[in-house]
Amino acid sequence: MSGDFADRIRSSGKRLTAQRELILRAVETLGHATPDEILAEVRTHASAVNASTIYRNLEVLEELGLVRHTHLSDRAPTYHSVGGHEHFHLVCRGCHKVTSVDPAVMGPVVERLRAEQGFVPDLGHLAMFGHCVDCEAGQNRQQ
Amino acid sequence: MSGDFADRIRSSGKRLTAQRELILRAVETLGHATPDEILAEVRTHASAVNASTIYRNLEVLEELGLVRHTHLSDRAPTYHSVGGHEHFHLVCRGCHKVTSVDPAVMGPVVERLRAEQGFVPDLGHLAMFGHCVDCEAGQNRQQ
DNA sequence: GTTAATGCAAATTGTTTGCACTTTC
DNA sequence: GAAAGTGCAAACAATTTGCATTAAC
Repeated sequence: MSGDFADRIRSSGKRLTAQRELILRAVETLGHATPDEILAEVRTHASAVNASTIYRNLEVLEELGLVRHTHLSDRAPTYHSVGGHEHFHLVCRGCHKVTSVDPAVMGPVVERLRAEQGFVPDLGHLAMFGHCVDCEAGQNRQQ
Repeated sequence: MSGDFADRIRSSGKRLTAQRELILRAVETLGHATPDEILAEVRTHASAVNASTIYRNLEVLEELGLVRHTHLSDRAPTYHSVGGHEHFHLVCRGCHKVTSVDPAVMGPVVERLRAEQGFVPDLGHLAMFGHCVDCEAGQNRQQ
């Protein structure tokens, strides 16, 4: 089960530590979480883990392709595990609901950007802000 | 010339101050600029302007629809004036080049998101990260 | 003259860094 | 036991806040 993970880590010359494993598990458990939330979750399993360890490990885990981050608010970034399927995000400014969308939806745009701008987007990092139907109507409007 | 601006401000119950005008001008001059860069630019015209005044006014100017902000890096946001044409941004992770793109390119996607997700994106806030042709090749790869 | 806006200093939030100590390999 | 990783405290960057003073209307 965590064999893949262990191999993935070691084959990169990095080491397998308890904290590293806990942090990856926390990201998997939480879905989309900020470093702060990840710290809190990790601390429910092991007490003394430091914030800087969270930051350093999120960077490592992202380098290894095990987690990704995106910006779902103007505040801290959120990390999620790379559980096979890539996705991008819709964020409603009214109710703050976050929806994951299949990147295939962006197919035609990706083609045009490549052709016209010579640009290949990283959809896994993408967050589109806007309003969902409920909030579009007006009741929940915030920003 | 700044009559529009003056009316726009006053009709909202806000007041027209020298700082407010300087900040809007700075945003117009700079294109895409962080609060810090805006502060520096303002200070070339008037010495004592405070950082908190920059933040407070950017918020006001954005409420009034005179400027917009987007996130072109993992650091500070950048503000640009709403000079008629809405656009979204492509940011190359290799060379950090920023390209403005006509929102019409996203037409088909906007349609699908509305139909399938009931979601209306705010394209003016959108920044897509990825790699431009030159950096895609490999030489400039960073992240 | 009332109320909004500014300046200033201090507080907050999120993140990074240097360094001694600990752990993994 | 060498090198990577951790904890801790301090530094840092970006932003926000409280409050007295100033300026716009």
